[in-house]
Amino acid sequence: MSKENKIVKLYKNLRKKYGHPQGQWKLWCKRPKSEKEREEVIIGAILTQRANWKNVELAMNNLKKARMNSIRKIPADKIRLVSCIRPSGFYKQKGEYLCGLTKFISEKYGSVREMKKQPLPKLRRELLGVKGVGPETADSILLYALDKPVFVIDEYTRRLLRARGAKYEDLRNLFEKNLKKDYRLYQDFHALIVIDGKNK
DNA sequence: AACCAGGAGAGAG
DNA sequence: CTCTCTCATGGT
Repeated sequence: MSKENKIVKLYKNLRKKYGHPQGQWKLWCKRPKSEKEREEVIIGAILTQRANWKNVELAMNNLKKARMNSIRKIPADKIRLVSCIRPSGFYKQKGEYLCGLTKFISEKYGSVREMKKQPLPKLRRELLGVKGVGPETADSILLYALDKPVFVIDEYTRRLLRARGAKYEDLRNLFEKNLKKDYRLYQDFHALIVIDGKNK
């Protein structure tokens, strides 16, 4: 059996088992997204780093109540920002990361809408240069906020493939090489992998 | 009550 | 390049 069949088959099995991604994924897999929703996904990508999703929701709700759930408002009041995101853990670090990332987007592109027009490789390179944005976070932003066809690799993907030691880029290539270059497929597939991982 | 959740940076070897 | 340590809260 070729590897292509294996990856595609995996998707079909997960799809049969879980259907369309639900719960927390309703926003992340939503198509199309509004500008505001894209901004929330970008903020969420930082907040979910090594954090329980429940705690991320608490942090996000605090941001909404404070009306700070936007790229423009995040860097405006760092003290308030940090107190809002406290439930997601690592709050001082994440506060810095969020300010740096949102400033980068505002200063470089002005809006997510403009940023989205840029080519994928360029955006990926730039995002990886932002402090606090590693491969998984960069790719989550590219895929879920900017509709770019990049496959996100995380701990669940490694567990599922039993490839704990494998390099990030190697796994990413494995998926991208064997799938149609379609961000909608990548969004749903990755979401299903996480859903399945949590299910165990 | 210990253990862990969708990472990333910094430092050491 | 490959470990190892650190950052921190809330849920089970």
